[in-house]
Amino acid sequence: MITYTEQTRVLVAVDCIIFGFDGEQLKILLIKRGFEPAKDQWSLMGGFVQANENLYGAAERILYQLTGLKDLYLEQLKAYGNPDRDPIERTISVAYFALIDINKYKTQISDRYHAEWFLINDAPSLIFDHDTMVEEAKKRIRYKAALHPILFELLPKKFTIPQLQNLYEQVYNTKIDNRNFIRKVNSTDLLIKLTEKDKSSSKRGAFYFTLDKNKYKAKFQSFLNFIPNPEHLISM
Amino acid sequence: MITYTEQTRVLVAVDCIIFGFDGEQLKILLIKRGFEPAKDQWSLMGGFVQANENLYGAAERILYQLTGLKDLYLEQLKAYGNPDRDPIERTISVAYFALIDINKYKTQISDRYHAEWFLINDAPSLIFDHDTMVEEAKKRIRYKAALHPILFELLPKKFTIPQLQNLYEQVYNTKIDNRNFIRKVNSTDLLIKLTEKDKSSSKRGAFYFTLDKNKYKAKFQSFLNFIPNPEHLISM
DNA sequence: ATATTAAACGTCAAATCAACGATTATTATT
DNA sequence: AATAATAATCGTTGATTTGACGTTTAATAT
Repeated sequence: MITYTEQTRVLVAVDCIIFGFDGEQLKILLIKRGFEPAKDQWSLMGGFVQANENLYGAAERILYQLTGLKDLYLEQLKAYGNPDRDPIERTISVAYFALIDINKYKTQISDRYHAEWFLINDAPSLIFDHDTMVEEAKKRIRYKAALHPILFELLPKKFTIPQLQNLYEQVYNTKIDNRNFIRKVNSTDLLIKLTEKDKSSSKRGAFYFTLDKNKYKAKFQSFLNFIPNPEHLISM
Repeated sequence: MITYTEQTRVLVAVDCIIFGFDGEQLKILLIKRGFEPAKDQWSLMGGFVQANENLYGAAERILYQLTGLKDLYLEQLKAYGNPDRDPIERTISVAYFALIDINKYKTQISDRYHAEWFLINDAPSLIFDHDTMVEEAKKRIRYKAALHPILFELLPKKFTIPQLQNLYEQVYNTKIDNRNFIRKVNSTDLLIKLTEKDKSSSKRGAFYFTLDKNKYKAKFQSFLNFIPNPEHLISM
């Protein structure tokens, strides 16, 4: 029987960068660690990969434990493996980022983790190399969202154009001309207008839209251009 | 003292997808495994991550062992972690892809690995999940090269425009209008024309160019458009 | 009636694009 | 000296896209 006996085995973990949007603000979900090392410090939600799971499955499980949600947008960011990134014992971490609609999120479930949503630009510093992970995840989202419609994953089933524009403005930290934005959004043919309106933020009310799932899948690979000159912003 | 005693430790490996261009053809470097499991089958070059290295360092080392080359373009592709991807024992593999100029590569060094360059479209099937890795690496390169000038990493220090165009045509498996291509390449201002010519493939001879390293770095993030309508090709 | 936000419609000039035609340059071969 | 072959430049075309900006209409809470 063949074995790899002479090699060192290490721990493998998955950490999740969880982005959420509540219709107004872009946020990130962090937990306060209830155990050593780095007890009581802020951290990404993570966990060790179990014997029977693959990496994506581990990320799904960890995400479900914290949010109670399944079938989220979840994408591998990168593997991190500096020898000393975990002070206790060498641990390779595979980072995943998730995009979720905060309204779907049930607060109760996460109480045991002391989880909290932070504004994306106002989050505390994190343990280990988690700050790096968050930074790289933000970059990845900016990059990808300039070309593909991933930001829809952050929105509720029903959403308004002003909400969508607000989301893009926050992700790119820029102002977008509303008339051009609407024209571009309409030209993608990705949205279905509902009869219902959201009157919470204006007197007239803004029509709700839903995403046309089929067209979304079909057009996912086509490059979008909601952001004027994204190449000027990409390295922000 | 705190420990993570109850967790399972696993092997962590790095596998390298090595792309090379010899001025005419796009190729991939594979090794014939000289050891079990899967002895004598074709495989990517890989190795276990050592105690003192980070992941990138492990990839550099493995690449150096096989090619004798350092300071190559090397980028993490993805971590692969299906529980049964290695039949002997669970092994997480972090895949990296490298872009190299085949002319720099010294054959002798790799003899002990029975390494061989294969045409990108004519490679044998590989062990474990290595075929998947190669496929995903090809996709990544197509995606990235449509936006950033990474394909220059495959070219010799001195190269000609016909070589460059040939490379793009192979990566995207398409024909490109030469007049428009030249115009686009010139407009990037990335190339420096030499006085010397390459007369190996024509009577007139084609001027050699070198890459302006500074401008290359400065403009790396700007989106290129050497390929007409890349979004139509991206899913190939 | 008024204020306020939503959103549709239009305009305009500048830039970019792919497709294509034509020409010139260089040199090995005949 | 003519020919063939590849390299490279220059130009044109019309179509499309772009960002910036102006105007108007719609709906409704106050």
